[in-house]
Amino acid sequence: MPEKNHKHITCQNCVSREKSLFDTFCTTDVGRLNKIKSCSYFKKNQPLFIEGSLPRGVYCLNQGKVKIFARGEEGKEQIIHLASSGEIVGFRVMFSGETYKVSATTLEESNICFISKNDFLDLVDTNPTLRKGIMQELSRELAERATFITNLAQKSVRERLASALVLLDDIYENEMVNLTREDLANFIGTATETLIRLLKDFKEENLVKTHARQIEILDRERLLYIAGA
Amino acid sequence: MPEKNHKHITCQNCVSREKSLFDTFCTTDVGRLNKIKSCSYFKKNQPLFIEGSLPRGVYCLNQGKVKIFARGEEGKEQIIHLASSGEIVGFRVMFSGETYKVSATTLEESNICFISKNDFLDLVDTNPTLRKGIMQELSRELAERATFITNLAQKSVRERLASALVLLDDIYENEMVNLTREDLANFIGTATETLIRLLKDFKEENLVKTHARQIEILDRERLLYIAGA
DNA sequence: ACCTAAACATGATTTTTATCAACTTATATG
DNA sequence: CATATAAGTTGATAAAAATCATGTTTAGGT
Repeated sequence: MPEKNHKHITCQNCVSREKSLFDTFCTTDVGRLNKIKSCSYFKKNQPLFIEGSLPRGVYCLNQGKVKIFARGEEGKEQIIHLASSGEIVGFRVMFSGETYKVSATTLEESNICFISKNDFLDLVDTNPTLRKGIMQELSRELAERATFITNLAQKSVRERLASALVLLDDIYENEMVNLTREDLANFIGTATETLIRLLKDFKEENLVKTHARQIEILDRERLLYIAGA
Repeated sequence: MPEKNHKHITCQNCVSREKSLFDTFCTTDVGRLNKIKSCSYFKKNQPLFIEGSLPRGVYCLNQGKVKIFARGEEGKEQIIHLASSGEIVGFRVMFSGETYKVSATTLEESNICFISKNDFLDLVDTNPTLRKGIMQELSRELAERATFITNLAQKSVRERLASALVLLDDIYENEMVNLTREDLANFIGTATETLIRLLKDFKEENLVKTHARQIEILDRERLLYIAGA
């Protein structure tokens, strides 16, 4: 958990960097990165950026979780991706002159570093390894979204919920899954009421246990099985 | 329409190249491209590559259309993208050492050029403009898939069908839309029977007209309106 | 031009999921 | 610590879409 308000992070000993696209940086580049980045404390439900606005740079998650979402015609959120520490958010749009096509908002209090567009593009231009990493990451996410689309089109809500809970179990590592029912519904693509009913079924089947908002995963194996079916 | 069997294409005067990622190539690079590429004739329903196999290079569509699809647990196809002339297919996976996560199959007889992985990566390494174009393209597709996900999750099948028909009207340019009902159903993410019934509704509302398999778009404006609602 | 398999179409029915309304429980803030 | 407000829950009902069965048409191969 992040400290009260602003906490300064040094790239040199940032554990989140080690699982990020900056993991292969040499000492010089890490030093450079440390100079150009700025750290900020974000409180819960604070937006990083909003669909339609112009990007100023990228966000590197040190601590915390961020939801990336689009809005449908009636303004309903569709969560496309959940980012956690080590992820760099908002770099896709750095390569075109376009506005954000999605929005990003923190799900909990977070420490997030910011790198301006110019500085980031300089890094990419001068570092072929980073460039390669970015291309790989873009490709990986494209494949991930193909699976997302297929699941949404072909799986039942029950199957998608099981699948999402396993994914969330990974994202929340040692903690319990802590999303509002609405966010969870907007992630699996269903109505909040439907989600709640299915979650109740899962509770009765001893697959999960709820502690108010928090969801404890009890039987990951069986959830995986349900997701697969 | 492509000629019977093999047709040799010269990159220098290829009109498809002009709307491709290779559009900004200088004379030297076009000559280079022309030397490294090989042309093939593909008949209808011929696979370019299959999910799980190892990529050997990229495919540049001169003439014809290709469906990119994933398969769900029960083997059902989910069409993720429809590619037409000028598109370069299969380059996402060039940057990782991974296998294809999707499959690609022609929808009609096509003329398609092939560039080997090494040759393609050389091009990318030595041409910063191409590199930038690829990154932009990857980002654009990522945004496109976010919209795809949102539509799938929030719109009714009727809305998605209207939306898909408008998109297909663009892809098929002057021709009529020519996809099997099953492919169309697998694109909008519904059962074939449901699609047929909705198409019937659209016919009765004078939005489209069918000529056996072919679909003629009569009222694009109204379809767009239905898609939006 | 024929013929056969695949594609298309329609009806009946069931299942899944959304919607609406009402009520209860948390949670954040003064 | 009270309390207002947002989040969560439940039930009844409607709507949307899938499934199954069966018949018809179309298109590709010889």
